[in-house]
Amino acid sequence: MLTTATPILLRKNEAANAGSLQGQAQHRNSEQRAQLSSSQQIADALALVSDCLVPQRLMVRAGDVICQAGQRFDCLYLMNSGFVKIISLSCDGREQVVGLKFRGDWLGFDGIANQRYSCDAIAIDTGEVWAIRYDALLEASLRRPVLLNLLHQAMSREIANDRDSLMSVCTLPADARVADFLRYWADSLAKRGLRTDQIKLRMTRAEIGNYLGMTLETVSRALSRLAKAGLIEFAEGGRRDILIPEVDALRTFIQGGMTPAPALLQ
Amino acid sequence: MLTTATPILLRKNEAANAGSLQGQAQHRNSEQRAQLSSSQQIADALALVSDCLVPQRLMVRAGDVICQAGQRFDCLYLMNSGFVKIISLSCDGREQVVGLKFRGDWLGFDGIANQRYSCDAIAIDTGEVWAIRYDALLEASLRRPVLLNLLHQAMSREIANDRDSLMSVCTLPADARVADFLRYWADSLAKRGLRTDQIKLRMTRAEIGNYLGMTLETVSRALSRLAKAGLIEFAEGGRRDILIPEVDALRTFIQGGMTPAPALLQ
DNA sequence: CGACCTTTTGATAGTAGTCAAATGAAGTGG
DNA sequence: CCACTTCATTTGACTACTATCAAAAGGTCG
Repeated sequence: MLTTATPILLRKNEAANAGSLQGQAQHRNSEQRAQLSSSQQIADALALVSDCLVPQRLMVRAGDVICQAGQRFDCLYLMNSGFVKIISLSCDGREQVVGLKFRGDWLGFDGIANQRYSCDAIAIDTGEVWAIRYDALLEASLRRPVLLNLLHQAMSREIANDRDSLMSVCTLPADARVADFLRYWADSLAKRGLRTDQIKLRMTRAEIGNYLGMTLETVSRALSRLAKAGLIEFAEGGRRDILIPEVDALRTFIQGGMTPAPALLQ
Repeated sequence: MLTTATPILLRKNEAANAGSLQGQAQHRNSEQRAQLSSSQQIADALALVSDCLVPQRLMVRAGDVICQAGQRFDCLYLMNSGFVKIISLSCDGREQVVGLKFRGDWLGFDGIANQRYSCDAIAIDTGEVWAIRYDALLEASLRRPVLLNLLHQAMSREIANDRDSLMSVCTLPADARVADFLRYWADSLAKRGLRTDQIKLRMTRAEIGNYLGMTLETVSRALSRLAKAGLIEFAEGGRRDILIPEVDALRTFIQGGMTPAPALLQ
């Protein structure tokens, strides 16, 4: 399967059409099937870890601190259910939501390098998180290479994800950034086989704004504008539940930055 | 060394003083010694990889493409020297510098998850990069756990680094963001035992601005203001070389956001 | 030298931040 | 059960930071 081609360096201006499109297009064929399979992959990964490692199962409620910056690194955590926010604290006191985690995601990779966690991981909903001793995981990985693969893929995904966040913050105006946040949340649910037409935000406007690099007022206004444009609707219950009639409309809005698909009223 | 404490979950509002300070303070003791040791660690890591794996050594010049988004993932790359920028391309064409890499850093982690790289890595100066087949690395890691550790630490550092970038972009105003960029560059050089009083920017204002989420004009103005405040100086040669009289002054500026230490002229 | 790119700086516009007030939601205790 | 406190959210008015547009100066390389 792996070609044995030696790495070939592309000199400046030779990079023209070397396959950069193949990788991007693979997702869009059968959305349903892709979701099912990624949901299944997550389930398989959890089952594998559960079998090989007997992780300690922790029930968490909103607000619980799963691991804390500065704390000694012993365990990685694998989410079986629930939602978690990752918070980074700079030495001069700035606080920043730097990530959101869902079922199948791992927590605590940042602790490997310095033997201390560098972020807080805080549950924003009830759920179950599995604690896995890193040394035990390493040991098991030597016997079961598939485990090691799992671990590396999770770390790789996290790196790619963080870059997407940075791109979003750096390139999109406020409204599109909020739209992209909702899209990301909906996609994350979809990958895990959950409903995406209605999503319950587990974060305050202030937390969302912090994550997206804007103020809570700007988040509120952006949501109001998205609602006025028909891209989202607020559930009758409260403004914390958001309906997304069609995620693709959000996507085109993020890309275009323009008014919704057909220039609606106003 | 490792305590065998089972993970203890902190319930909401119980997290008060659970060691979150210990981790932050460890860096500041003897700066010289820390730099030497981290420089030595990098050298050791390179030597270890070189011994275990016989990597293919690639000479690169500014502009060379080391790996490209969409390309099949075979190799990780370890930088022996030079400087590299990482560029992410969104499906709708936005282009974003999402990282900078120095000696001892690895490239290509983002490719593990999907078997394709998701970013371009482009040299911005001459240097030497080692290509290491991922399958060979995995195999060697099973025999030499210290190699596996090296790999995991590198990935962990990258994750922590990306979060710092996000925090900087989200929480700092433009001038401080540029200052933080210079500080980061200087720190990166210092960790590798290189001179930090004068640094040669290998990126245009446009690239820096893209990386920091601002326009090239804003970068230029920020640099001018930093120079006027005495926090940096331009080398007589050209405005591409920047002198940093004292990095700590930059640090306090980033934290305070205020005018330089003593309220100077103007 | 001349074409081209990068950088600087100014003038102006626009987006997002700040301040403030009002409404809404949720929980506490009388 | 309702009054009362508290926190989250919305919206408006105004400010300020950064983007945009434009022109000129500085560098680089054939």
